[in-house]
Amino acid sequence: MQPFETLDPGRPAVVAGMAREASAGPAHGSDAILRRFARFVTLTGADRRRLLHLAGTATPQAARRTVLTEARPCDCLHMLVAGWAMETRTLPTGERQVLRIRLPGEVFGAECLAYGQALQSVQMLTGGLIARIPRNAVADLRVRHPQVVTGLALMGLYERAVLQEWIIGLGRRPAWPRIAHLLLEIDERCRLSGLARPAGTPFPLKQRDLADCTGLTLTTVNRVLADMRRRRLIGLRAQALAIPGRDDLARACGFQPRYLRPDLAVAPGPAPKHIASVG
Amino acid sequence: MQPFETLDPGRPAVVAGMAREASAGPAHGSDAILRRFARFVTLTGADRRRLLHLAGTATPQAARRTVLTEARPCDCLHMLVAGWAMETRTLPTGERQVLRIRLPGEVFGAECLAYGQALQSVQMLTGGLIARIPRNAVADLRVRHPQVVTGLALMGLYERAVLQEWIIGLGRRPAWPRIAHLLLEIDERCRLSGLARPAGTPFPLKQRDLADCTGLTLTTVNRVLADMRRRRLIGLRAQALAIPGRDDLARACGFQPRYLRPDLAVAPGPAPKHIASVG
DNA sequence: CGACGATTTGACTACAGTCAATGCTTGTGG
DNA sequence: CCACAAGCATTGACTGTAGTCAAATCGTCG
Repeated sequence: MQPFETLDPGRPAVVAGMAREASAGPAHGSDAILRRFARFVTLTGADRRRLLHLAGTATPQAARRTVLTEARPCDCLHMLVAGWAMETRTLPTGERQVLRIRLPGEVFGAECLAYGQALQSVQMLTGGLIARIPRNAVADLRVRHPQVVTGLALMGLYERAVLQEWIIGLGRRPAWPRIAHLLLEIDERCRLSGLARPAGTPFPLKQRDLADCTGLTLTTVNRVLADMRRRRLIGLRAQALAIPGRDDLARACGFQPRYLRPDLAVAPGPAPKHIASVG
Repeated sequence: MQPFETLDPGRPAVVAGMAREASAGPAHGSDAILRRFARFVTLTGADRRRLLHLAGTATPQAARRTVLTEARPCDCLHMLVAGWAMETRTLPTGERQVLRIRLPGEVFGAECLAYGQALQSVQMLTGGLIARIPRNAVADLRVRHPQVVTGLALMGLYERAVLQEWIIGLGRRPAWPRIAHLLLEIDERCRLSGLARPAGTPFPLKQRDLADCTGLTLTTVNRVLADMRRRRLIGLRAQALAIPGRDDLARACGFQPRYLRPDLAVAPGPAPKHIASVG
């Protein structure tokens, strides 16, 4: 099987902590930011230039580095210009819960502006680049680049929808479909972000990370993944995920990518039959 | 023990589907809306008048009525002018997951504006009043009442923080502390909203609802509540909740109301000791 | 009183957790 | 180039928390 060099899961910029191609081709670097905003709003040239300038201030981050620590004072918005990250909370018992996975081009830490501190930690999953946007620069965006702020608001709604889907999974889905749903969600997000490659999508999460996403134990995650592989539903190796049995998998866990597609046209018609139609 | 008439959990306006005092005293009706916004932003007189006008268009809703159905096309923002509600999702298996509890004065359904449809159902927990704000009225707010829109954005961050806390609970807290945390959260939100009374806070949720909030079964919820009562940590009767053992309960489940207080000053200093301080 | 919804309780089951050992990769330094 | 260590993945045996199934009781409201 291919060594998946082309599937390099977002370590475009950093090797051993050093930036290599931070401003290389158009498919790398700050480009991810613009492509992400473009999915939510239409930006002016000035908006784009401003975002690119902000992204240009990004600094390299090594894989697994903690870039933001919960409960620490913080007054900035953050842009993940390149690389993957995850937001986590650690309980007094030492247990960890992952709250979301961050893909290249995403903005995070908005809650710092409201709370004056980070509510959760952010850890890099791969090497990457992060730009900090101080409060006054955000205020400036509000005045001079309202479309950017509108984009941020819509991204917030989008993220809330994803959080809700995680709640459904944690609350009501057994281990197998819970993991299946997460894999499909990450895969779909990669596709929508243009990160997917013919052989599969990048997948820098360890089994330990999957366990902390799903509230399961490492042992259970390992057994479920082994089962999915045995059934030839997924292929997971060398930091890359392939889902040959996508339809079967989606059916088995009730995955409906609607919530990942705010741009999708509304399908008119009545609610699904299993829902009591009182309204 | 008192019959808790004064604890009436938010059915201020509706009895048997009929509005009684929709525009009664200042402590009722649309007032809740203004008080909630005031916690996030400073409104001008014009802002307040506009909100009151919108709230004035509210229609009465009976307890347990479904006021918004998931997957149905929808183009409005909604204001819960009076009464309690909950947002839920129903799985194909018929299982239900509650996503959040809505208190009087809250705004819901913002995702409809981005997705063109409701992502989850909303059901009344008590009788109440609901106002619909059509898309063009929201656009008008953006232009003429930017502070109102800022308030909505901050409320969105707040709600995301609450969602995250639910994820922690569902993912990593055993049944007992999970329920304890939820009770404390609802209680604290009531206090911050001025709904609490000396004898306790209103609590219109059934054990079935608690089970669907926490991803547990009705049986488990019942046993945990019985245990908490036996230990004299809580008193739960006649639609009202009292928590005499608040401190013990909070310690037992690691409840920290920080996330419910965006207005709170940041406590300077290092992160809690159980968190690896890498950043 | 009778009916319905809500709560309570008991007996049994099972899914996922815990504990522990082993195997496999990857990266580092001799 | 190989030895070694560290992190990650895999597997087995056993345990326990919460789920399932079922029935009884309580309480409120016609």
